[in-house]
Amino acid sequence: MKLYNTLSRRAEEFHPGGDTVLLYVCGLTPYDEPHAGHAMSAVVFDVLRRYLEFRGLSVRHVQNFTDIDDRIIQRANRAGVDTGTLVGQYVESYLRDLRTLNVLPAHHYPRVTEEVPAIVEMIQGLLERGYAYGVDGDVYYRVTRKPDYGRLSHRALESMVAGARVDSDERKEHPGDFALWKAAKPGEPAWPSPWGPGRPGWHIECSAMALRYLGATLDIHGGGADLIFPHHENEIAQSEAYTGKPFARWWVHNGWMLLNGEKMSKSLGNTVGMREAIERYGADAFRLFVLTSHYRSPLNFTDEALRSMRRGVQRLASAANAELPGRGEPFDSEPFRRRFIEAMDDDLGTPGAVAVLFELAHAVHRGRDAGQDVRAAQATLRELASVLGLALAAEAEEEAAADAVPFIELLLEVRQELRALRQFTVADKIRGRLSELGIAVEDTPEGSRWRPVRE
RNA sequence: GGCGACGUGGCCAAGUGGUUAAGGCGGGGGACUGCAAAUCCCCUAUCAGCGGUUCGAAUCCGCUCGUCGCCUCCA
Repeated sequence: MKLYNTLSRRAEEFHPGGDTVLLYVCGLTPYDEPHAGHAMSAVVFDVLRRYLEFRGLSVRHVQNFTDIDDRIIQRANRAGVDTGTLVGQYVESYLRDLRTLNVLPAHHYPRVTEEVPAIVEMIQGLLERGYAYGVDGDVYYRVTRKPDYGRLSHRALESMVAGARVDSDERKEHPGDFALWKAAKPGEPAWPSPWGPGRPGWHIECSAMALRYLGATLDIHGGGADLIFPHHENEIAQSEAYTGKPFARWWVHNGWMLLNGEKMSKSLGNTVGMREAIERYGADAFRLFVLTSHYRSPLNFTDEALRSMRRGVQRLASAANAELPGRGEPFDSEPFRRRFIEAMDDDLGTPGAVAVLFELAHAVHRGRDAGQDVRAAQATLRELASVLGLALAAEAEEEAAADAVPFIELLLEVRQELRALRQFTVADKIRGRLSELGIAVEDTPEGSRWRPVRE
């Protein structure tokens, strides 16, 4: 398959370096509830992983949590709890939401605070090799030491300095130098180190954890497009300075999520909670929303868009789950599978793949009407949908409050008798009232069916 | 100021040199139905504007207008 590489700014034919695809994805800093943008990123890399596995590759997936930083300390102080408590709460919330979203769990979720010795060791090595220097208990990376600094974000060191809007710390040799280790201020959580008590800087953790859990050279390093600079640029610098080997063969970045046309981010205060988004529209609808546009494009979160996805999911689910008799000529769904693969092979072309799913759903309905045996096509539809992580569950029993199911069925039974007696006014009233309560009733030749409808 | 992305039907969104310009949602008409719903059939775009390259451009180049992002914490 072809996969776009931020390093070369081109889609390149992807082959892992070894038997297993080594995938490292930058996770989040759990200082607040995760939002829909985090969910988007999770879905994108989940689909990448699922597709690689579908194509017969095994994948080792690591995603970190940056569980110590200024914002975490700030929030914890404000809330009057220790940082571990605060972090634990948001990590748990995020992992729970990932499960709801049907995101496959990573093989490891390392956390900075549990990797401090490995980080210290790495910083030590960088100091020894002359890539870092200490000042008053801080340690900085020396960006001028390696000539290729800036090759991921495609910018020259000089231009960064020229455009810098931040007051440069006078103690740094170069304004672009960044902290590997930060000396502890009074009252801050701190770990011992050869340079005194402190904590790791923002970028070093990923380098250390990637090295420890996946090795010196990753196949794919992923994250949001905003991480390209400075985070990923700095990771490359540190890692390659330390190991002398290429850090990642592919750099894959997902586009931003916008809310009503503006970047969704906590600092702008325009976020939609991950949980809220999933609960309001459903996991499948959210995933479909993400996958209907290309992963590198910005994605605009609007109520209208999400609602339309919810309808689309119903369409796919109805085709995938309809109980059909196995009679007639078998319908050949292989061309759909080929087109699905063709789309996905082209830099994870999920929009095209989704289109194939809808066409296959359509073909299932058509084939049924034409008296064909479409059960194999339904199986293909479910299989390909699952590559995109779409559950297409027969939601009826699952989602409605379990307690209500017997009553719904009782009402439908009564209604059926009324219809047999041609008491349509009352029968329609039952259907109408159930609809208002979020239960859609469909009469078919085989009897009445119902399903919950989100509002 | 530097770097980058984008502008396709009512909405969302593919396509990046030659196909009838995917697909979804919505809308209109029809079939089915007691009526609906679901489903099926039909209809619903010339690609921001201008100029250029080419036998041929939504697709390449230039300019204009507009939107967004990165350069600072951020998936």
